[in-house]
Amino acid sequence: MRKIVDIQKKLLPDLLVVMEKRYDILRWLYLSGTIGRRTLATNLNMTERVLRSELEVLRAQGLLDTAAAGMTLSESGRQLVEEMEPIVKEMFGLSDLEETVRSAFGLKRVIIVPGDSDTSDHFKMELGRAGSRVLRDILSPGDVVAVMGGSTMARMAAQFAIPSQLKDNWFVPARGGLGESVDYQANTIASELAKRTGARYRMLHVPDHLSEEAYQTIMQEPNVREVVDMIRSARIVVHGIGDAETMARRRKLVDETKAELVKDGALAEAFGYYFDRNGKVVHRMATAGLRLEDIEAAGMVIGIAGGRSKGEAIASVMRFGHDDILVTDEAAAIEALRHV
Amino acid sequence: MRKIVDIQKKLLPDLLVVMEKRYDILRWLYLSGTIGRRTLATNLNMTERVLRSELEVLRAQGLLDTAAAGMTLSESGRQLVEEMEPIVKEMFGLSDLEETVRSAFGLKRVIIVPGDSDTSDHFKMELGRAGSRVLRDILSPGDVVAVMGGSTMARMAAQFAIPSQLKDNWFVPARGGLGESVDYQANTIASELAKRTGARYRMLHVPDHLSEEAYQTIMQEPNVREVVDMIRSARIVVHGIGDAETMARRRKLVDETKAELVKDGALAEAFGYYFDRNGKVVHRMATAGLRLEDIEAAGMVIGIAGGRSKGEAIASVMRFGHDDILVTDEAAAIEALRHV
DNA sequence: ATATGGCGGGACAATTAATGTCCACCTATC
DNA sequence: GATAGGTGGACATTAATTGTCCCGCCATAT
Repeated sequence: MRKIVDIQKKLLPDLLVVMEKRYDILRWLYLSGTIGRRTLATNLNMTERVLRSELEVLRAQGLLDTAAAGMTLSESGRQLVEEMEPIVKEMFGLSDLEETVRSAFGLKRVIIVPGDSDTSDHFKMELGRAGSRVLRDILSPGDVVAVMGGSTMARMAAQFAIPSQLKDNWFVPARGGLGESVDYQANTIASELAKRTGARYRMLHVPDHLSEEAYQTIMQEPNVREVVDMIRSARIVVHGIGDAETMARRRKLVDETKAELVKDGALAEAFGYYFDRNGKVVHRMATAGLRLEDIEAAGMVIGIAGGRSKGEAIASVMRFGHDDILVTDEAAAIEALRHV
Repeated sequence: MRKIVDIQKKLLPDLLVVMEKRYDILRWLYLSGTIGRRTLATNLNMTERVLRSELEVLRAQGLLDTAAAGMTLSESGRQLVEEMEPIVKEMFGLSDLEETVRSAFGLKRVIIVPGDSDTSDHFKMELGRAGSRVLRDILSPGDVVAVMGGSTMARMAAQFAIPSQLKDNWFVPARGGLGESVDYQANTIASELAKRTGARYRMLHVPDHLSEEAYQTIMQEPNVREVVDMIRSARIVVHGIGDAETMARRRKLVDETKAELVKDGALAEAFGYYFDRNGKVVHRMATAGLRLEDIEAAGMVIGIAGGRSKGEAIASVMRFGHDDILVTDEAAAIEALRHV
């Protein structure tokens, strides 16, 4: 059954909202017994006319009976509601979890995909797809998007698909180069996104970690300066979330710094910063890329991460409090809630 | 899985066509490899713009990739098509059978519901619902509808549901009263339909079987005459189909007539007439209701009958050749095809 | 090397559908 | 018999869909 639901989600994403709308109507009728059109419209937060069109469909299907005193579910309508319960749960079941997570961390929006990214690549792909959909939906003409690196971000970029070309958007890497695989570089991801959408991109050919001296020198370069200015003015920031230890290893931090991080209780990494369990930044450094103040100033910060093992790190970064949207999976969401 | 499909058919009847459309597109792409928009539009019999809107959705879902040489299914699109095969079969699987029956009997349209009416009342209900839907769809303002009696017709009437009131339609009984339960009288059914739709109706208070003498007398009555004229001018005729023996018993025909029917090879009954295996009328009589010539002249004749046991009778009446639409069930359809 | 046919994507007027809003009239209930 | 709340009809306004053309691009055949 799950399969058919998944297929429909892919094939008819625009129609799922209709389904939900109709189900809501039936469900309300199921609970209210007889009720009038206007009352129903108020309760369901619809305008009268829209509700009416839906009611006409439902009536034509013989799911509801109309009398002068109001409308009632017909026998087959009642039956349908009862049979639908588990299916709706399957289809929209994560919405409850989404709402719980959203309010727990005070976010604007939470998207949860089914599964656990730790267990299968399939779920990682789905996470990427979900992330790309979110980004697509909030993208407005003229937006500059700063993207971080990482495998999740790379998958997001690979799954990005839009109905029509973007013309006046920019994708920029949020930070400089890291000693990692080229596929996971922020630079690579920015260019991939731009290529897939017809948007433009800039690259930041600068190492992420700089001495203060080198930083000052390189910022003198006009073309670096220009890109950095654009990065810092990004309206949208998209980033992954890692656990501190893994990231420290990947970044090839010296043992000394690692020990310091452990001492400070660093748990999570995001935007190149390390966070402790309370979402406090425990390690920061000079960077040519996005600084914390730019993140705070950005209009829309989107975090993407999944897998049970990342739950705690996600909770930590969310407590930092500057994310607007979180895209995660079921397992990570549940785990994150344990660390609120 | 069948359940979820059934539910969707009830809840989202208008959206199934969209689903089919999108599946067709994907399937064609699947088979063609790379293909252009215009070529695709021609093949699928869609206009370019409509196809394009759908393609945009599919592309946004990451189901297809676009290049300068044309469009191709993406990996996940390919996967989707393969996974959908059985589901589509489930959803639209009877369409093939419908087409086979349609062309076998030279009908305008055939609707087949799943199941076998002989085995469960549930399927009889579904048959009625399907019939009522067909009638609703072909009903135009001003139409006069002549309905026959019978249990199938009664169920059809009971399931009739429309989005908005009919104002200038008439429902009339196709024939006079039979010695049967009042619920199954044509009169009852016509009035039920009218009540459910806000349309008007007339009754024919005349026994179905009349001596020539009585016939002449009663037709002198102006109000009978008026109703009969309306009946005979009906644009739409809806009728059930029975097997000859059962109907002869119900009609309380004298043994002599029964024997004659057997001798003539009467197999099926419809519109009050008896048909042999070749669809030839083997028994006719004076009636105040619809005569054969009226049926031949009617714009739209709809037959509704289901159940394996009725298969042969259905085939016989269809060979008579004046039906336009047949509404039946899976079992009856298969059986009917064996007697083409 | 070059011509050409078919490609996707952009644009836009015309048409069709959806929507908000009012009102007439009906029916239970107090 | 008044009243509140119901349905169904009507319609101007707004939004979406649709048919149609055209442009520049690329792959292929010449």
